[in-house]
Formats: sequence, structure tokens, C-alpha cells
Amino acid sequence: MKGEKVPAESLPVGRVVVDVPLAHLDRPFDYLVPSTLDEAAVPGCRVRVRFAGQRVDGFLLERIAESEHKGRLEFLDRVVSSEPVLPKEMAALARAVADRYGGTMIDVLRLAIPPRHARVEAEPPPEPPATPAAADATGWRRYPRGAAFLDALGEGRRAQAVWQALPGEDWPARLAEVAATAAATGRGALLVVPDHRDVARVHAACVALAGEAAVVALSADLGPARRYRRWLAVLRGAARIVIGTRAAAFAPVAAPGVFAVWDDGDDLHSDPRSPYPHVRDVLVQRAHLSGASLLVGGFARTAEAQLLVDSGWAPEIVATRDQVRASAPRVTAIGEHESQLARDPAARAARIPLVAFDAARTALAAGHPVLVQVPRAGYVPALSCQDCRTPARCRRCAGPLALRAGTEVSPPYCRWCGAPDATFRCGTCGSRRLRAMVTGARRTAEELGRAFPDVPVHTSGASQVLSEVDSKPALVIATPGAEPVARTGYGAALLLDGWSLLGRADLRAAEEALRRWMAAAALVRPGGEGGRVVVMTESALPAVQALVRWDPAWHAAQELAARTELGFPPAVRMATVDGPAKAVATFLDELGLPPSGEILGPVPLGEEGEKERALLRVPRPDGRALAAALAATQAVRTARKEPDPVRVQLDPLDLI
DNA sequence: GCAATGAGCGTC
DNA sequence: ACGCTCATTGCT
Repeated sequence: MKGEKVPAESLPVGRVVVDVPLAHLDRPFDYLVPSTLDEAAVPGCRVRVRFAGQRVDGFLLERIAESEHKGRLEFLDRVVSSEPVLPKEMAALARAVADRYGGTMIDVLRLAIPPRHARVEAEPPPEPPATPAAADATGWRRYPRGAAFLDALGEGRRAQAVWQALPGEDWPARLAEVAATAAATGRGALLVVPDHRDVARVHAACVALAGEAAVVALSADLGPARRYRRWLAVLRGAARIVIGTRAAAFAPVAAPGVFAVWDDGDDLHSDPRSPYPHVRDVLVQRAHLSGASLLVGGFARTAEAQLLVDSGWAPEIVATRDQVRASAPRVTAIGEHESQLARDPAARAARIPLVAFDAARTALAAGHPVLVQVPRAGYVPALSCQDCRTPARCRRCAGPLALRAGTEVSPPYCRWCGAPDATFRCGTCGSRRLRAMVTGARRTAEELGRAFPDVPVHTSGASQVLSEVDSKPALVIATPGAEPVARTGYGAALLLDGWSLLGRADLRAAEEALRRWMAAAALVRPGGEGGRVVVMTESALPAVQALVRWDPAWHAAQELAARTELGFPPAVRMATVDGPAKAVATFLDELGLPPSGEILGPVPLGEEGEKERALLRVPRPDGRALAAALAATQAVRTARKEPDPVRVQLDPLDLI
């Protein structure tokens, strides 16, 4: 009798998602559960099965009485562990996200479920926390619809909202109030923020409101054991409030009451791994599937969030104009040829505009730090005409000219065709003088330090990020996203980043510029208390106007209207198809694009030119059909064992 | 007429 | 990466 496997008596069939990366195998496969594994094989657990002769990992979706499969069924090989790491709702979410992006469920599960750590799994689970007391949420009263949103959460009613935080807002505290309000009803809350510095701030705010035991912070940089321990704590219901970065969007929060994403325009919210889901979209899906509430917040507003508002799905939470005026710093925009240089000799040498110099000097004299936002290192070093500021273009192909990294001696070259151009002549004014916009801004920052020799200079950027600075006179040079918080607010901010940001041929250039400016300007004291912001850009641009008036909703509406007009996302849905030229051609050939769809390109991708990219575009209502067509075409390709992989990305962040 | 061999395909 | 199906080949 030894070795004779017998199917379990009750529900002998297990449906399994197998961990193979092939699109045509993206469906459950049925296996017999041997009687020996009857108890261990619980829905949602990790299993190992024989699949096409190989042993592969998988997840057991459910146990059923009978299979539809005509052929012979294999037995489950073993149950890796009985921990139900894939609850039914998570399986449904992974399926929905895969379908939305034309990807596979297993790809989504790889993003959603951290690798197992056996020893951690064996540890006794912590006690579930007591339900925290309802939070005091007076901070939300500054927003006309804020109190209503919080009331809905507190009464367990469903609500959606797009929230633009007031400048200077203690947004981690507001998010904590949202989470605590949901938690007080016995339900869970999930807050997703761009980076771990934000996780730390929001975590602290939540602990202050709801207590240490109720809150868990998830982020990818914890190491396998700690990461799995915290994730398991969430799965086992030992945390009411979960805070994390993008992978946490999938965290298995028990009985979710509210999902929130902060600063949804930050590209960190877009996962770089297939199928490239975006936190905002995942949370919209989750809110939809679970009936929980959703909050999309930030200082600025994305065109995607604007679409949620315009479609009537999410009302907006914005402060009154009076509140905005009382909170916002005074903003001045100064284009380069409008600029009057400072009279101070040091400032004059540094080519610092008078208004910027004055703003900094006044703030420092009043005892406040000054924030200087500079472009990120390694930022595309764009060149422009020294005299008229027109971007420098290649005379052959009109591509952007750039300098080789680190040198200003070798001739500029074209970033598109690679041709060097030692004898540049501006097409607009005829000048032969070039300037590097980025190095210009970095140098200004350096020279600003020299203009205030007694003031300490702190820097915060990719290599070392400061989280906070004291309320003392100092120059704080920071790249976008790395701005430290000043305890009592900055006295002034100089935004040198504008020069490089708006010159880009990116669909989101204006939105992104405004988002970064607002993130920095929101750290500055109100104008009534002397807070000033100087942005180095021509003042006529809509993004600059939106900053001056502090009106992110107006800008988002403009942006969405413009993109609707031009047929750009999110007014339409687009996809990129990348791969070797031949593979892309066959892919497009076989793609059953909805009749409303268009193909743009393909065009060569990158410098080498072997790879190409095609763009696909459909009206929003046909988005599902596009996703399905893309998935079907990938399935045909993998079934045929095509050697050349084609990368498909739906709703990509950047198109070029 | 039928076994032996191998390529191709699906994968429970 | 296994094992099944089906077509082709070669032999009686």
C-alpha cells in the first residue's frame, strides 16, 4: 500500500496558479489533493507541483469537488506551508490588476507577496491590537469637505476623494487621522507614500494617534526576514494601520476601511517590474473590489486625479481661497532676461537675480533657513543659447544637444543622432554661445553659498538625504524629492530647477515641474509671516501661474483639457510595445486592436537602433479591450516559443 | 498493414 | 523539461 496516493475525501481537487512566466499559461491548473495533504492544503497556501515534468512553485487558489479538465490529474507534490498567503480577495485583486495591464497574474503576485522566510513564519503571531479610540481630526476642518470625508470613514460609509493639501500642511498627521478614524471602526487602513523617508514620517504620526501596536510600516529595504515578519503581521490581522511604499499597495490588510496614496504624481508610485502597475490604479481597483474608501492626496494634482474628479467618481477636498491665501508663501517668478542682477558684488558675480538674493537675505536675517532646489545630479544636461535661451538643437535632425558628462571642453553632440557640433549657431538669434542649463543652476547654488559666507550650507540629495533641519539660518541645497522639512518652516525657497524641468519634450513636464515646486514651496512659511518663493522661470507659463496663485486644481484641469484635445493620456489609454524590429512588426500584425485603436510608429528605440517601439492608442472605454488584445498576443507568442521577447507596457509613465 | 522513430506541442 | 500525439518511414 506504500506510495499509493489517494485523493482527499472532501473537495479533492485543488486549483493552482503555477509560477511560470509564460503568458499562455496564465490560468489555474487542477491537481488532486492527496489524502495525506488534506489538512495542509488550505486555500491560499504555497504549493509545489509537477508541471510539464518539472517541479514548480504555485499558489493553491481553492479546493473544489470536481475538475472540468478532461485528462488525467496529477497529485499536488507538496504543501510548502499552510500559511494562507494568498487570500481570496488578493487573488481577485491580482487577477484584476493583471487584466487591467494586459499582464499575468503570477507577475502581479511576485510584486504582491514577499519571499517566504520559514523561521519567521514559525514565530508565534503577535496579539491583535485593541481598537484605537476615534481620532480627533480637527486638522480636516480647514477643508470644507474634509470633515464630511472623515465622518463617512468614522461611520463606516464609503467615500472617495481627491485631496489637495494646503501649503505648510502637516500631511502625515492628516493621513494618520484618516487611518485612525477607519481603525476606530474596527477596520483596516493602508497608506502608500513615495519613499521610506515619508514612511517614517507617516508611521510616527500614526503611532502618536493609534499606538505602536496598531501600526506596521512596510518597505522593500528591510531585508527578507523583517520584511516577511511585518507582512505576515498584516496578513494575520496584527496591525490595523499599514504604511508603506509601492509594493505595500498589495498588503493584505484585514477588513480594509480606507486606502490612501500620497503624492500620486511621484514616479516612485509606478512599479518598474511587469506589468508595471501604478499605486493609484491598484488602490482604485482595491477600493472598487472591497467597497473601501479611497483618498488620493498631494500638494499638486495629477491629470489622472483630475479625471477621477471630472468623472464624478471622487469629489475634491480643497481649501477655500481665503485659507490658501493665508497659508501660501509669496511666490515670484523670474525669467532670465527679466532678471535684474543683485547689486551686492558677490551676488552679482554669482549671477543671482536681485529678488532671489533679497528673499534669501531677508529670510536668513529673520533667523530662518533657506531652501534651494537644484536639478537632480545626472539629470539630462540640456544646452541652450546663452543669449536668447532657446534650447540648442542639432542642425541635422533637430535633436537636443548635450555635453559629454563631466566635460565642458569637448564639443556638444546630438542626443538623437550622435553627431558632434563644434560650431553651434543659434537658429533664433544667431548667437554662437551655449550655456548648460543644469550646470548653470548647480553653479548658482554654489555661488549663493559664497554670497553668504557666514551661513552654513547643508546639502540633501540622492547620496545623502536629510530629513529635517533646524530653525536656524542656513542654506539647504536639495534635489527634488530630497527636501528636508524645516521645523518651523523655511523663510524662503529658491527654485532653480525650473530651467531644466520645463525644457523637456515630456508629456508631463509641466505637471511634474509644478509638483516639485509645490512640494518645495509647501515647506516655506506663509507669505503673511514673510515666507517667499522665487522660481527661476518665465512667469507666463501656466505651471508658473498655478504656483503663483497656488491653484493645483486649475492646473490639473488645464492639463487634462489639453491632453484630451491632443489625444494624450489619461484622456486616452496608451501602450508601448518594445522589442527587436521584426518582433514588434509581427506583434502589431497579429494584434487584434479594437477598431477605434491606432498604431503610432514603430520608431527606433535608443542609440543602437536594433530595437523599436510602437505606441498604441485607444479611447478610454476600449482600454479593457486593448489590455485583452495585448495579453492574447503575448500568449500566442509564448505558446509559439518566440525567442525575441516583446515588452508591453500599458499606461506607461513616459512615452518617449 | 503496421511497428518504429522523431518532431512538435501542450503543459491539470 | 517531460510525455503525449501524430506524421513519416521502412519493413513484412
